[in-house]
Amino acid sequence: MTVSTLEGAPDAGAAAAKYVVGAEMCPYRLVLEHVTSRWGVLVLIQLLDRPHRFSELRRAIGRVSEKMLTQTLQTLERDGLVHRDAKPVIPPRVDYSLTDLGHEAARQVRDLALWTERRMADVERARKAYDDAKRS
Amino acid sequence: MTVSTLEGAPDAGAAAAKYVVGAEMCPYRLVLEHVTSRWGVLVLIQLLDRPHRFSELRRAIGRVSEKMLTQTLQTLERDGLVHRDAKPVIPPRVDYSLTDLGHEAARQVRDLALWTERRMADVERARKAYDDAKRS
DNA sequence: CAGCATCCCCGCAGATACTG
DNA sequence: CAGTATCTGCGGGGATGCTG
Repeated sequence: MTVSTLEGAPDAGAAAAKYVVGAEMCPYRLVLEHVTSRWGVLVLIQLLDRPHRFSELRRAIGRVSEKMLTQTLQTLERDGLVHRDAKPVIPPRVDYSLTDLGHEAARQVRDLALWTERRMADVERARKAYDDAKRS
Repeated sequence: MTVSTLEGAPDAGAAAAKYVVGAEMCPYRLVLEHVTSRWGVLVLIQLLDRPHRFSELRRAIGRVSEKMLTQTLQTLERDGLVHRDAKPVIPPRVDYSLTDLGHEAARQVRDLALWTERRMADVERARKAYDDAKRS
């Protein structure tokens, strides 16, 4: 994994290094923060299941405030990850779904979430070892 | 992607839904937050390249304070993702590297970062469309 | 029902100073 | 060099109230 090759090359390390170097708000980082944000993760994973109405999302996720859910959805919509379909009926009905782009992101985020779940036992073992070592 | 199947089944949706439902601090979420945290992401990606000393990491990442870097490294070490090798010399020398577990996490995080980079053009197009639609 | 506006608090992150 | 300890601010995020 060298740093010399340019982006477009099969070596992923180059782009990753470039990504790190430009840490002072390269746009990538911003999108990544949206995608990996506290509520962004949960929204994406939930929408991977099926489209949801606003209140459905709220219930499904659980402890999210209206404000943060709205904010998260707007950010993800603006980034082109989530599609908002507001139907002109009374009472209002708004459906949220993943765009193709959002679907790609959501799958990766879900995979990461599933990974943490699979590896949780290892993590807890490591924590115990760490804490025991400290206590001594 | 149903919610009925149990974990262990090939269907990933079940575990993902379970993950979302238990949003009030299931341990997975906590690990995921460590891994996807502002500096956690950058540390993992950087260490994927090669082991780094503390000050090397600091320079490589750029605008990170000592405090946050220390904090991030301690959290990742406690979770068993990063290995800390403190050599008993003067002046002190501490090398940080990825554990096997950390390597798995780092690769996924890097892939996500690379994805955001590849898809950046789409995101910016979406943003422009969104902003234009709003302005009207 | 979906979402905006406002107020407010506490906790994370930065800055600074000091130590082994 | 690789950290700790302490102070401070400011903004993320919750709670509440109101609108189309």
